Amino acid sequence: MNLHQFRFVQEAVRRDLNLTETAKALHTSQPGISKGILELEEELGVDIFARHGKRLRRITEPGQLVLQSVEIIMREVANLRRIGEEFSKQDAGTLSIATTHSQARYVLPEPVAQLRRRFPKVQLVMHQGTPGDVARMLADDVAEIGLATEALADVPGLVTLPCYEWQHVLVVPAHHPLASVDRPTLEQVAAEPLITYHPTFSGRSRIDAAFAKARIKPNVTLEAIDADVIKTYVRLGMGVGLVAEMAVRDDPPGGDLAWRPVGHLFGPNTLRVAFKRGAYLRHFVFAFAELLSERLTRALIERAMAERPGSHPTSYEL
Amino acid sequence: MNLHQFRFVQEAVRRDLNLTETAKALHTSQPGISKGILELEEELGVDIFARHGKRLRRITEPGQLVLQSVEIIMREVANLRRIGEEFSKQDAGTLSIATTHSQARYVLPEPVAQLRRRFPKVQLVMHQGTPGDVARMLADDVAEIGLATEALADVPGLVTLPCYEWQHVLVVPAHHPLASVDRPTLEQVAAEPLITYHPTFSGRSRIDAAFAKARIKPNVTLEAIDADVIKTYVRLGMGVGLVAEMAVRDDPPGGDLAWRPVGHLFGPNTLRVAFKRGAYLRHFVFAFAELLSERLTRALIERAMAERPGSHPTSYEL
DNA sequence: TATCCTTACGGAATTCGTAAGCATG
DNA sequence: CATGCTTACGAATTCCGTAAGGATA
Repeated sequence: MNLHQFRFVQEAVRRDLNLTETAKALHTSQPGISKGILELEEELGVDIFARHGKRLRRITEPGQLVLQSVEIIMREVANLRRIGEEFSKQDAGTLSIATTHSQARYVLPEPVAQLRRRFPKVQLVMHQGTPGDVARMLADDVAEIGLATEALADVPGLVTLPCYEWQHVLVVPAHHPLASVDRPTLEQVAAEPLITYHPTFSGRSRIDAAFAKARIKPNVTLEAIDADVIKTYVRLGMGVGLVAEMAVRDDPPGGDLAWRPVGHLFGPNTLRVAFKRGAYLRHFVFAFAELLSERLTRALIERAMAERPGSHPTSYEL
Repeated sequence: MNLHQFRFVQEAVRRDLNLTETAKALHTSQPGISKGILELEEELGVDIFARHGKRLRRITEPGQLVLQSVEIIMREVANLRRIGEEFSKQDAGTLSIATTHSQARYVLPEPVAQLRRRFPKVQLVMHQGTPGDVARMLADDVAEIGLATEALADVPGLVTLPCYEWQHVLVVPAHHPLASVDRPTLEQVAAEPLITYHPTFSGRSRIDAAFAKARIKPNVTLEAIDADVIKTYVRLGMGVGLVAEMAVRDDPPGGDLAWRPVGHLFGPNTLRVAFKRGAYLRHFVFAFAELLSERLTRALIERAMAERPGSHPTSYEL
């Protein structure tokens, strides 16, 4: 039994039981992977994978249990490295952030700049993706802290905390009739060609839900993954845009675009920060979280991380 | 980083930072231990142990954190082995029980016999010791299930459940005046030379507490760790005995000893069963627990094991 | 036939023991 | 000076790569 074998099993599962892929991912030879897994199975006296001839088909029942233990072990190995970093290199290390475009573009610049000022020796790495990608990057130890509006709250193995609430805004060309309507209605919005986020992003599900509930079928002309693209096409007159308020917060008024908050139509959205359960968080990770939102404190995060997996969030949700 | 190094660190801590002892315990050379720990410290970039010259003095602050992760890793490695046993050898394996003399002598024979009948291929190992020893054996993975009346409830890292309640009985020679007293008083008991358990055992603390509360100083002539010894000296007329009720339950009445329940003097005691938190329990471990007490079920134990460390026990206490 | 896992094999690196060195109490 | 950790070194083992073999879809 050794850590290499554990890593092989873990990565093989992540690569859909394809050992060739696993070998590439781990920068080693494929026979080595095969041998390692075989040896572990031999030592435990149990098949971790069910094989069809020479091909790996699925994870066996004991394999599931083995995998659980392996995941815990690899998590703690990652923690050991972080502990080493935390204490050896004072205020230095690498912080990997997983996030969506919206946050990376409109929310993170400020806290990131502050963190760089306070911890100049911390190397920041940003990973961009869908909210689902964010969750996966945390689970796979690719990122240490994740930020997204959706899909994080209910992922097992993650600890999430609310960061702040935001609402959608309707973006129209400056001289569009809707620019002068204070509280646009769903019907008014639906009458226009719509440009908004791709379904996997930034509260798009809220938009769909609101229209569905009112039994209105909006005419979505274009789906983008970021607000810059949406605004560009609104400028071109292709329709009206629905974006997160962060995307227009810093735009000067009186430009070629106007916007109206439409939280009353699509409800509030919550940006959440997420960590992998059981992760050892270095002090600059806490510091970064505190920079993200007034609502986040080290004590609060530590309490949330200690919470029992099954139990439901309590006070810190308020 | 490898599992050997983790084992070295763990064992070194258990052996009070004496690497020579550690090497003996792990059946390897002392320089090997030294090298392994040094390499791990080198790789993590952190001192786990603070040294005075060449002698290990204490655990450093990062060392504490490292130790926590190491303990989790070693626990999961133990679990992996158990998972292997569970699925490879059907209904076979080794079950280590840590317990006190009282339970081993009077309580376990019946459930052990039943377990042997149901799982003939399970090898049973019994480890006897004080309640404190029982707790330690669980923590050190020497035993998988522990039984004791005291000292288990508040040990961090252990999950305990109540098994059943018992009371003390007063044991006297058959023709002793107290043999015919229905509810002896503390004063009556204290008037005789007392023979009872050693302070670390079987509810002795309850006895001391009751006398202390009544401001009576009993005359304890002899302290034994088991009821057989106590009964032997009562027969010799050296005094009256206080033992757990289990110790006389199977004695035929009309012999040379008589006894009276004295729960009204010393209160009820609770026998508890304990497991190491996070341990993987094989099915015959659950089966054994269920044989121990009607109150224990697999579902109940699983719920208790999943409970958050900090939170206090709930329904299954009742 | 293309993909993919297992077995075979040999050079290189690692491991682990003994022996020696050196610091503490 | 007795105990106890670290360093040195060499034999044995393990590791890990390439090449070949065999099974599936």
